Amino acid sequence: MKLQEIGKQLKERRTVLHLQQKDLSEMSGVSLRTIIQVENGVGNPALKTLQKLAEVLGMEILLTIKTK
Amino acid sequence: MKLQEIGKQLKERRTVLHLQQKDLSEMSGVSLRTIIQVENGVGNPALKTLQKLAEVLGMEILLTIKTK
DNA sequence: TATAAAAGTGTACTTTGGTGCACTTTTGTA
DNA sequence: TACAAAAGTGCACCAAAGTACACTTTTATA
Repeated sequence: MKLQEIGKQLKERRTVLHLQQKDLSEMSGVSLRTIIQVENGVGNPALKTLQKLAEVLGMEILLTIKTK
Repeated sequence: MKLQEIGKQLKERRTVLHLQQKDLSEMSGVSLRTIIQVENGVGNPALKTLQKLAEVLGMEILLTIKTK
């Protein structure tokens, strides 16, 4: 998955959980600024940043062998 | 997955493909130094760094909803 | 067990991710 | 359509990721 897709997934999951960016920021310890950037597919987030967000959202980062 | 697991997976996949760290470095454009760090679960790699390595190894980074 | 290849480390440097603050733009809805 | 909440941006700073180079340690195996 590209960053754009990852950002989209995070955003979708956040809204499904009825969380605002600010809520996610407080719960994850990641700044609002960074959350906006990641959700919009901008930049090059560190693994730990993605993991903090994923954790709060009940998601996880995986590394798998490409099948198709 | 934690960085340690990701590193372990990358290393295992690399060896299965009979690649040396140096080969992976040249093929991915990621420095040997960084590859060593990631494989050993040290640091906090940027998403793009992981994606470059995954790409060469026929792998991919995924963000999924945690099931268990 | 000698030794060459592979893997890993110390140092120092450049680039860039993460951040806060103040501000602007967009969104939803009364 | 007015207006408040939510989302997004410009700027500047600091910490840390990625890097090269020279070096050391580990590993395989002849």
